[in-house]
Amino acid sequence: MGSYGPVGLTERRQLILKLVIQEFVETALPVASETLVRKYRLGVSSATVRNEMAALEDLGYLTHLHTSAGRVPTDAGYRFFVENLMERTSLSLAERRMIRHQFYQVRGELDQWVHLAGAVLARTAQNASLVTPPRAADLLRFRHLELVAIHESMALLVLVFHGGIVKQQTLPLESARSPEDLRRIAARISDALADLSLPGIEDLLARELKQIPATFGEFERLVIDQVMRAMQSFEEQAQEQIYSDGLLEMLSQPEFLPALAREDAERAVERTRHALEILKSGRGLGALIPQALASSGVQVIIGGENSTNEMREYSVVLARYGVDRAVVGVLGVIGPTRMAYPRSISTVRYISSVMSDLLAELYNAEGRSAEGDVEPE
Amino acid sequence: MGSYGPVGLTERRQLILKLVIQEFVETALPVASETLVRKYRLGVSSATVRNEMAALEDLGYLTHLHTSAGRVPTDAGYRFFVENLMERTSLSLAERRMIRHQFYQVRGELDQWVHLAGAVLARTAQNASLVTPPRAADLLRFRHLELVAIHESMALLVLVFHGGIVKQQTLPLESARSPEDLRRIAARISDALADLSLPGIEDLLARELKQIPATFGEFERLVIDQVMRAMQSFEEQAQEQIYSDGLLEMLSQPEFLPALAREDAERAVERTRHALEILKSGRGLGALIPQALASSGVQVIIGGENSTNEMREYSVVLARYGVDRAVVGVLGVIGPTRMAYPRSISTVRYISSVMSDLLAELYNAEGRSAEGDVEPE
DNA sequence: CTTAGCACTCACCATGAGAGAGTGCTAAGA
DNA sequence: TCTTAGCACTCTCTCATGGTGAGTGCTAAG
Repeated sequence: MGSYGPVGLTERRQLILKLVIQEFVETALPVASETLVRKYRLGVSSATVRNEMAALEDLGYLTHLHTSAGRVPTDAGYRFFVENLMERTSLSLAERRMIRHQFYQVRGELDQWVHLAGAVLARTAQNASLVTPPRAADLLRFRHLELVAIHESMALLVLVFHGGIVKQQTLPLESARSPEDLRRIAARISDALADLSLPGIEDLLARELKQIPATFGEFERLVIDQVMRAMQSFEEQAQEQIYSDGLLEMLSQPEFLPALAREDAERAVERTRHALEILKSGRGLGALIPQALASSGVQVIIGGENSTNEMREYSVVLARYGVDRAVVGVLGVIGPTRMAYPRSISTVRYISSVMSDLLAELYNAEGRSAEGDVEPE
Repeated sequence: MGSYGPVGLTERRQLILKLVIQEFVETALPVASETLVRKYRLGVSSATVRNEMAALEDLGYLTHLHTSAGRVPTDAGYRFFVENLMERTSLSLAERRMIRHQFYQVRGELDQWVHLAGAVLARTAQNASLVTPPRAADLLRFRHLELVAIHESMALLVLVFHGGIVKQQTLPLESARSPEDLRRIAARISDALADLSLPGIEDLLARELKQIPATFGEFERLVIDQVMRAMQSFEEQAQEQIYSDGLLEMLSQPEFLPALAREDAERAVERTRHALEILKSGRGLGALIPQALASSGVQVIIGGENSTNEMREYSVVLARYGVDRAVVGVLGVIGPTRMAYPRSISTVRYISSVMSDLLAELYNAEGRSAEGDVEPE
């Protein structure tokens, strides 16, 4: 017998598995033994390759749809590929430059970052992307508020939290107040609540209730109420908020184009609807976020490894981004299991590092992102 | 000859055209003469109906795809229907209540309105929706700014314009500044620029240049620069920014489901891609916005009436919303020409009135929306 | 262990027949 | 002059059929 690889697969079988996957990822067509021999000059006959393929099938790494069709990787096959066979690549310098440049152009507008990340991920990986806005790593902590008059009976409440998170809300004024008045109120509340988390504010209010000469007037209490409600809803929404883009890119994959895949066209339509529903509702995606937040590095979830059955045909490549112990978010790529994993992974890794840098800069000068492509400049 | 309708069509022909359209809108299937007679107890034979249909076809209101297929309305047919045949309906009280309630729940968060309007439009009209954020009716006019420290070397610049339009941006600080310092600077700039439009600010700066003892320091100039840039980009982006939702609802229409429409499934896929591209890129939609802004009331653009060929198969129902001479936006429904026009129109009309009321409230107490369903409460 | 050879399987495609839906026309009736 | 029964005609849709080609699985020889 020949030499065995790290997990009991001969070198040759590993090579063949790798080639099958590469070929299938590229063409989306089941790959035939003959094709491999011809295209990669394997130096053995197609019969030999067929035997090896049969063995790989017994091991669970390949299948075919019917007897006389070429081979297709299984989820386990992809998993083995990602773990052992894949070459770790990086985006080209030109691509990285371009991406950085795009982020540079919107450096002032924090809420644009999420959109941009989604768009760039999608275009670079040619699949759908998903990005959660940065949220406080542990509990959201209040920093500062400002009251800005919009007109006589309406003010804008701007809330700034640690980590550069900003929320704004309109606030009706039952009686007209001068700008100085608003400013003074804002300053007082800001001082009182500074650096507190939601439970901290609740404590404060509880104590305040016992004082006879109340620290806060009626209006102040109203504002604080709004602050608490905003923090509450932010904590609640944080998990569910998933921005997604690149639907069009994903739908350009042959899986969704009946002309290329020799399948029933109805399947393609159904799949399209299905993909849309997943991306819109976030069902099946939500569960991935906490998991990704908890672990560092790029995570790959392949097909049936997903917790929900809905995602059986999709793979997800995820990474956390942000500043440890401050603000963090998740971004990633989603697409059919037949995905260019090396490229998706390096894209996700790189964009995560860019976002992390940006946030670090915003949050404060210290603390660079945990991981990221080293970028010679 | 029988009595003639307003435009030279006998009553009966008008009735038949109306029924054909209603039937086709409901079933998405070409309608046969026999079907009409049976379903609507017309009291004449199918042959008579066939003759009338042939006449309507000569007049350009109907077609068929091939000799032995039922009739289908043309764009002109829909146009005549919308103009003369359709009964003007309103949303039910229950629906209106529900919609108002939903808006009430996000009353504080201005940026949610656009999203909510998109979602409600889509769900109510069962088609895709499009909404532009409110923009200043003429030139954007500055009202107020605020500088909020995020940390030592970073501030948040909050810009408030007339009409409750708010923009925010981060601003790096080259040297640390105290909150009081920032506040003073913000107040000075706010006073100086109050109520000015972009050209007004430019004038001001030009005058300022001639003064030897400069009014503004270096940092102030930087901030003003940011303000101008923000106003500039806002004016530029305003036309292009189209939020859209309800893709899924639209794709539930039989046009996109090969199983129901007895058509080649490939068509459905192509159409889906096409719809996606239109909604994502806004190509073909952008041209409609200025037009809708210029006119009042609900506008209906049917199929080939669209300026771009891309939109040949879609109809758009649009209305302006907002407070006249202050802030205005556009919202509407887009879907296949086979659309429930009465429902789409009343939905668009109603939501436009709700949004107008909300904006009026925000902008100032005076001035209700130009049009809107009268709502007994 | 490799490989040539070959039978076998299965999707794919074109063809054709049959059914059904619906129209257009004609001629008779009101 | 309008209506309508009757019927031929058209076109789509569906199903069955057979041929083709790609690709495998197996066997037996090297």
